[in-house]
Amino acid sequence: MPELPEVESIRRQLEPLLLGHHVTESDSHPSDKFTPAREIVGLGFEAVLRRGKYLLFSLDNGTEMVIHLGMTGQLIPVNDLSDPYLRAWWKLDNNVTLGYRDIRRFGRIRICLPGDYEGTLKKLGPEPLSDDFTIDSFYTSIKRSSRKIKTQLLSQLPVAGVGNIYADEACFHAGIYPGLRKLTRAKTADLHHSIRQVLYSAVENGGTTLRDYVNVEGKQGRNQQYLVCYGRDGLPCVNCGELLRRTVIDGRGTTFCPTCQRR
DNA sequence: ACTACGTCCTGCGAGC
DNA sequence: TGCTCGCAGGACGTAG
Repeated sequence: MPELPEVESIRRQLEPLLLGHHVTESDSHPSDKFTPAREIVGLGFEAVLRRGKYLLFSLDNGTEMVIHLGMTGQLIPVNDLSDPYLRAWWKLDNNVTLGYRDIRRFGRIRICLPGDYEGTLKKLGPEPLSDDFTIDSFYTSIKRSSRKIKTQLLSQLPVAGVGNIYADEACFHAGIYPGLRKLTRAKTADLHHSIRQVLYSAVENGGTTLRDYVNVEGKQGRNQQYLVCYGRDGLPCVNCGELLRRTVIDGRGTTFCPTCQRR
């Protein structure tokens, strides 16, 4: 499940691979989630950007290709075009074929004018590692909704790029039960700090690989060895030794420490 | 307008 | 051992 750190790791590796190069040929899976990939034949890459979990490819005709990796999306150079999970590919003028693999097909590819976004990308909250993500803006955004705090994080509105793994990790580090609907300003500041810390470290560690995530070189991330909450239900809390518990919050699996994260 | 929940998709692991 | 079934989850559509 690529979240901000995984998408940023991919972006950094794609940039030198794509910049200045043109697409000579392309094809895609017939689903309209992926067919827009074919529209960029003949165009060149001018920038590889990221907003939250979205990759933005600036093209030399003034449009942008937007890719969301969904659950199992991968962007990797490919040789075998008969790979059954290959949903799109672009042959470049540098003899590299970039492939979009996506086993579960939750990802999608779109072409649009820069800033002319639709859906979640249009309403995305601030970048968590930028100066735009302040405690004040975060607190104001959190207060606007009565939804559970984890659900708010996953909505991408208070802050961009947090998914299930880093939501659990951040709530754990902040000592916040993810099912709470109200946070004090002090607790909001703790969560703000934890989100930044957790995401920054994960980027430094090249992302988290639980199953499907690999970077452009096909290599796994290293951050999974530093997770202290997500996926550790039944194991002792690193702070207090209590066994971590698993519950479901708005349909999403959630791990927490019943002692450190009081309801 | 806001919240809650179903849907998409496929591999995998638990359980019989 | 071999099969069935439910789970995993990001974003979006729909219902209330």
